[in-house]
Amino acid sequence: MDQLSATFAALADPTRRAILARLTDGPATVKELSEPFDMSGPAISKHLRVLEKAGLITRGREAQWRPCQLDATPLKEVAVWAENYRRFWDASYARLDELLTEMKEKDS
Amino acid sequence: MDQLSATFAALADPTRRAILARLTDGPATVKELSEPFDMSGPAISKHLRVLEKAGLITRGREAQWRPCQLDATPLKEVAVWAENYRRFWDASYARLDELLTEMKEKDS
DNA sequence: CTCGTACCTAACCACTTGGTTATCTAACCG
DNA sequence: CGGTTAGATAACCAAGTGGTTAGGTACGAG
Repeated sequence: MDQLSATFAALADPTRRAILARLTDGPATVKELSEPFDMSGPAISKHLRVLEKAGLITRGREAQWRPCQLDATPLKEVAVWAENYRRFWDASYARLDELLTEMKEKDS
Repeated sequence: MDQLSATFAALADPTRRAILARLTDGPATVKELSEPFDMSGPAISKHLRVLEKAGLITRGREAQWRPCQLDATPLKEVAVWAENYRRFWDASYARLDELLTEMKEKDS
């Protein structure tokens, strides 16, 4: 699977996005990350593995803890991709597009 | 499923992103959209249904054709979400973060 | 009316996903 | 040593996904 697809797939889950949001406050252990969720440990472990495979987090070792840290690099690609569609969601750009189409039709 | 999750899920497939890219050139029929792919008609129909449910395309009726049109509105939410992480992928901001953390530690 | 085209639905398949419980390892703490 | 805590792994399950083929509907053309 390509990087962008893996990133989008990882982000398509509210739990995983919440985990990323939590990690913007700094590294955290698996236990800390699982606190806010009514979910078993293994479920969180699976989410973390998805995030890790997508390159969105990195994990260290510190005694019996496996601290997680945010790595937002793949999100840059997401932002760039989305920005390419900006002119299609911005209403004024849409109207400009219509105008340009009209003008082009009159020209030809 | 919430809007953002639905949007990310819809974007987590290269075929669907390619369809969106094609639609930036203007509306197209299902047949036209399926041309570039070595895939059966129903497979494309399913992808289009996912995109439609995510609000990324709208569909009309014109005789026996069902023209598809891009609706990039949900992508605005994606862009905004990703932008919130900009400071975490930008190296200079990351270094600034480190500095601020150091300063905070020395203060306390 | 008949034929071909565009498209959809239904049924099916293999695989993935998001969750569970039970069990295991690894590390600290007494 | 034994007990507790952090975490991973394994096996399982229900539901979803991405594809297929077969068959159905709606429309325009001859």
